[in-house]
Amino acid sequence: MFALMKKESSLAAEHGLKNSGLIKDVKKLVESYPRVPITVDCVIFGFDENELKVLLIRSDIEIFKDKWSLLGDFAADNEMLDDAAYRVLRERTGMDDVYLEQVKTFSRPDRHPGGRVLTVAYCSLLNIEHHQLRKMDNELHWHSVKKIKEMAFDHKEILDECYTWLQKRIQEHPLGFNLLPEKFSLRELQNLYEAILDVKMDRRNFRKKFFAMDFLIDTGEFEDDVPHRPGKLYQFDFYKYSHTKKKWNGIDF
Amino acid sequence: MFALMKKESSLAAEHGLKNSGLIKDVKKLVESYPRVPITVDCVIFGFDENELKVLLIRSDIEIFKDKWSLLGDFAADNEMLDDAAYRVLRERTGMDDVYLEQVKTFSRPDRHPGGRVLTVAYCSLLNIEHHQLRKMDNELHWHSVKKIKEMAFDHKEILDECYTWLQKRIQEHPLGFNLLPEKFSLRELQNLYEAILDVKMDRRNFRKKFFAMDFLIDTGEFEDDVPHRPGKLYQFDFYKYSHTKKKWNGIDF
DNA sequence: ATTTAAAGTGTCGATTTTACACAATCAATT
DNA sequence: AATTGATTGTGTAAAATCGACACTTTAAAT
Repeated sequence: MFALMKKESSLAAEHGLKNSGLIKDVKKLVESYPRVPITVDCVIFGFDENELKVLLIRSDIEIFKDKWSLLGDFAADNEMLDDAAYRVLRERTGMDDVYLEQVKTFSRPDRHPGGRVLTVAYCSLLNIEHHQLRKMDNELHWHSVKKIKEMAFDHKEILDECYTWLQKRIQEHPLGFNLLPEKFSLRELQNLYEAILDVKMDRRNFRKKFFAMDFLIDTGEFEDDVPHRPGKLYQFDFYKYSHTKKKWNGIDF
Repeated sequence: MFALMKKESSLAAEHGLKNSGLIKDVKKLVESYPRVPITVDCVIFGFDENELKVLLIRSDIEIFKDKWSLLGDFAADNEMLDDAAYRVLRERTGMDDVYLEQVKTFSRPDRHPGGRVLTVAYCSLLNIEHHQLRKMDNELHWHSVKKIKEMAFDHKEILDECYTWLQKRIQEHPLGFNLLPEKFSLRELQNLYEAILDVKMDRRNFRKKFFAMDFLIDTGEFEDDVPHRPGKLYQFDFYKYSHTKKKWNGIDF
């Protein structure tokens, strides 16, 4: 009916790894596997001037000259991929304790001109003002997500996937706060959601929704740099949120 | 403020790959990366006897003797991971055109006793009756997802993640149909959702919801093997669903 | 004092969700 | 042929949620 190709077993058999049907020498088994270079790539989102931004570096590869690239690195020996992604983040932004989540693994054999390289894409959200961009490193820039067109490697595809992922994710969990300063007005929060989702929302309904979620702490403080009536400043109650047992089934806009 | 470790660039520099700041020899660059064995593991779900099942194979590795394992294989040279996962599916079930989606990459350095092996987990949904389990292969079995406790490697963790993923996913998209026969009654459909989500639902409201979605084709046929009033049989309109432009924002149970 | 710009606030109608009960149908049994 | 058992199929009303909508308040700038 269909051909059976019991690759693993037959390969193991060829190498004489099996004995009475069971593989004993697992090291030898693993040595028989093909090996592939692995990198992580971080899609680092920030929010500034009412736009969603992504942190990119000018590619240092000649054929991608003048193209922009995500921040990545190869995974070191015995390094967890999450750790590798955190390392890249720390190295590039000086920030720790940043929201970071694995999104997807990209494996097109021709995605890297130097040969097959797998990459695991991570999405990161940070407050663009907290981070310490290395001033001397003028190869590192924040770009408007909407405007960026061409990128090195398959990084545009990765960015697109992560952006779509973020749009969906932000409607299920209150992640947006990671992009804002510790204290923020509801207008800033709404601008953030409107920018990411590319929609206009009703101010009153937006407020109702977030107050109903009950994760906003009224700081009693107000904006002080606006040329009009200042808005109240709130903090997000990360503690309460993370201890909320009930499953989060969607914020729904 | 923080130490800069420009790994990629400095490594490239060491190897003399850079010239006037730009890397020319990308092949050499990639050769300088550490390499890791990659596998794919398929979490193949089926639905039978009102239970969600997963297809497992008895581990052929001695230290995991008597443990069950997901179906996987290493990724061949220049093979896309999606293709590798499809290959595993085909080899093990004889099925093609099966729902398959990448879920997550697992990278704990000690997850494989033979040394570091990355694995990319895929979730697959299929009709347990369509597939051609190789009769001779009595190492392959369907297990109740709820009941399985111990597994080889970190496969229990992978299964758990994929099950959680499925619970969420099935509430956003009508994927459940992939687990059912081509023609099914609404009771079967409801049993499926109740089993996967582990909840009880109201029959009338459940029907309303699915009819409102408007993806059910009335076949005009009826169940014929039940000892009571037979229910109507429906088909899922995969075509209409896939051509539905509007974003699917959640089925909501 | 006036102007400007945004903050803050509540209601009502529409829609969606939930809870809930009884008649119809078929097979199996007597 | 009649009865029983099990499940299908169907509608409505109350409750909750969503979405549209406008005016007053506040502070800074002029």
